[in-house]
Amino acid sequence: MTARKLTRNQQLVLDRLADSSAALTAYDLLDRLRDEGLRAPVQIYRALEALSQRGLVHRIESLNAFVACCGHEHEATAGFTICDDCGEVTEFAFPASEQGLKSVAGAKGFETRRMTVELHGRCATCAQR
Amino acid sequence: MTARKLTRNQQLVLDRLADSSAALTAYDLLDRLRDEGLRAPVQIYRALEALSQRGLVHRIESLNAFVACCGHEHEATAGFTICDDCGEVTEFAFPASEQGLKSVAGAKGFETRRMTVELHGRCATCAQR
DNA sequence: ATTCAGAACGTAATGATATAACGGTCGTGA
DNA sequence: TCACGACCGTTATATCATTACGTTCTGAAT
Repeated sequence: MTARKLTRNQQLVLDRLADSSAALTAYDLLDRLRDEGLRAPVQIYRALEALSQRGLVHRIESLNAFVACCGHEHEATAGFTICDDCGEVTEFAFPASEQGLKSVAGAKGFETRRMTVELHGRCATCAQR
Repeated sequence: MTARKLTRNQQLVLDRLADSSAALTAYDLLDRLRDEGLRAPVQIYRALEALSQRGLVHRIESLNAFVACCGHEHEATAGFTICDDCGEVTEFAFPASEQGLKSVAGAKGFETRRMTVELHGRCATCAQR
C-alpha cells in the first residue's frame, strides 16, 4: 500500500533521529546535516512532515522536538517518557489506560482523534546517580 | 501559606484567560491587553510564569498556548480535551488512568514528575453539526 | 518615618521555532 | 512529447520565547 522509498532528505533526517536517544529539534537536525548540503529549516520540516505521516517519527510537543518511532504496534497510541536530566526519550504503548482516557473524554461526547501523552521526570539510570 | 495577592499584570492575564473558552497564546494575550498599557511579550510571559507556579493557569503544549485552570482538585493530574474545530479546551482530572500511566513508566524505573495529557478531536457541539 | 531587600516592572534586543511563496528539477504514465 | 505530481532549494517572514539592564514598587525591620 504505502510503500514509496524514502527520499534522500527523509532518510538523512530519519537516520539522525534514530541515532539519538534524545529528541532533536528541527534546528538540531539542520546543524547535523549541513555537511550533507542541507541549508534551510524548511528542508528539515518537509522531511519531518513526510516521516510523520508514515508514522516513522513522532513530535514531542513539550519539547518542540522529534524522535524516531521505535516501530511496531501502530494499534495503540504512543506515550513518551522524557528524562529531564539526560534527555532520553522512550516510547511506550498504553493499552488499558487509553480506554480510561478516551472514555473520560467520550463521556462528554468528545471524539478523540489524537492523543498526546508525555511524562517528564527522571529515567532509571539518572535516578541511581 | 502561599497567599500573596496577584499583581495587576497577573490579574489582567488571568482574567483574559478565564474569559476565553479557547487557549490563548502569549501574543493573543498581549493583543488583548494593549489597551491596558502592556507592550512587550516578556510582560505576558512573566505573568504566565507566576500564575503557572500557583496552579492558576496551564500551558497547552500542543498549542503553545495557555488556559485558566478550572480550579479544584490539585490532587490528580489534569488532562485536556481540545476541539480542533472550535478551539474549545476543557480540563479533566483522571484518577485510575493516571495509575495506569505512572505504572507503565514506573515499571521501567522511571520517576514521573509531570504529565502532559492532551486529547485532540471534536467537541460534542461541533460533532453534531 | 526611614531604610533596605526582594519582587515586579518596562524597554529593547535577540534567540528559537515554524511556515509561506516562488520557481526549478525529475520521474512517470498518457 | 507532454502534462502531472512529488520533491527540491532559496529567500523571506511569521510566530513563540528569553536575556539583559536599569527602575519602581512594596513590605518588613529598624
